[in-house]
Amino acid sequence: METLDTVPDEDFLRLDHQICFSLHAATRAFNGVYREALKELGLTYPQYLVMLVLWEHGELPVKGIGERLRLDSGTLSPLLKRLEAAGHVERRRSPEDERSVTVRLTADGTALREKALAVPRRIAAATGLEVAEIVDLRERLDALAARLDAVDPDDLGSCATGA
Amino acid sequence: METLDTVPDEDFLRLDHQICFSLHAATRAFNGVYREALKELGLTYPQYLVMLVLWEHGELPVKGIGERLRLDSGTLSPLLKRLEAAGHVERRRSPEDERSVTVRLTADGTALREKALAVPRRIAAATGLEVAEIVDLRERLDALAARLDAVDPDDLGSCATGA
DNA sequence: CACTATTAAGTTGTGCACAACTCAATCGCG
DNA sequence: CGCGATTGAGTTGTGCACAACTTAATAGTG
Repeated sequence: METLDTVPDEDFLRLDHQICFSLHAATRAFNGVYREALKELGLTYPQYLVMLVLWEHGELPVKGIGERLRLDSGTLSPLLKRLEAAGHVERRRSPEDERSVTVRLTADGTALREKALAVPRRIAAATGLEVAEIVDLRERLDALAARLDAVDPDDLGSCATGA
Repeated sequence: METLDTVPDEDFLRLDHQICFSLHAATRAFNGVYREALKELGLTYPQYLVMLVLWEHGELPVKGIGERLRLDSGTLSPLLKRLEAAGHVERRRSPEDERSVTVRLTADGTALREKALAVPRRIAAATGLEVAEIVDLRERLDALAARLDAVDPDDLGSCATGA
C-alpha cells in the first residue's frame, strides 16, 4: 500500500491542493443548494442548523447550542438576534442563572419545521446518493473532524519551518 | 438496500441535521488546523488556496484564479489586495486587455512555497489517513460537489412548500 | 464572609462568501 | 463605423467564523 512516506513533497503539495479545494468546494456547493432551498423559509444555512437543533430540543441555552454546533457566542449572539427579529425564537435570561440565556422556539419557529421537512429529502435526492452512502460519508467526515480537533496545536506550529 | 423513499420525513430531518453538521464541522476543523499551521506563513486558509494555484501556474488573471477556486471578484479582489500588501503577489492590468488584471508571484511569494512544502504532510499525518483514503474521500467530495453544482435552482425553489 | 477564579453572553475587529451593483474595456452585429 | 451587449474587476452591504476582549453572575477557597 502506498503510505504517506513514499510521496514526495512536490506531489504532496498538489494532493493537498486537491483535498483542500475539494472539501472547500463541497461545503460551498452544499451551501449554495441549501441557500436556494431555504430562501422561502427566510433562513440562511447556519440559521437552519440552529433551527434543526432547536426543533430537536425545543429549548436550549446559548451555550448548549454552541456545544452542539461548535460555534462560540461571537457567532451565535448576532445570529440568534436575527432569528429573534424574524420571530422564530425567543431569548430570555434564565431565572436560576442570570448569566445564561435560554433560547426557545416561538409558535412561528415551531411551525416553520413543517415547511422544512421537505427540504432535506430534495437535497439528498439532488446528491444522487443512497442513504447508506450518505451515512458512510458522514461517518468519514466525523472521524476526520475528530482527528483534526484532537491535533495538538504545538505539533503544527513548527510546520512552517519544517523542523 | 435502504433507499431514500423508505425513510420517513422525521428521520430524514435528523439525518440531514447530521450530514449538514458533519460537513460543516469537518470544514471548520480543517480550517482550524490550517489556520494554526499557516500562522507562521502569515496566510489564511483561502489565501493559501490562492497561493497553491499560483505556485502551480506562476501567473494568472483574477478570472483564472476565480475559475479554479470557484470564487468571484467580490471575494478575490480584497483577498488579492491583502496578498499584494503582504508582498507575495503583484497585480497589473493586462496590456492586451485592459479589463483583465494579471496576478503574478513576487520573489517573496515564490520563496514562500519552500516554507509551505512541509505543511500538507503534517496535516495529512494529523488526519491519520493513508494516501488512498485521502484520494477516495476527495473523489467522493468532488462527485458530491459536481452533483450539487448541477442542480437546477428551479427544482429547489418549491422545496419549502413541498409541492 | 471576602476575594479570586471561572463561566456565559455579548462586543469588536478582521477576513471570507456571495448577491447586487458600478464602471470601463472589449466584442459583435447591423 | 457606431452602438448596444457582454465581460472583467472592483465596490457595497449582509451574514458567518473566530480571536480577543468586556461585563456581569456564579462558584470555590481560605
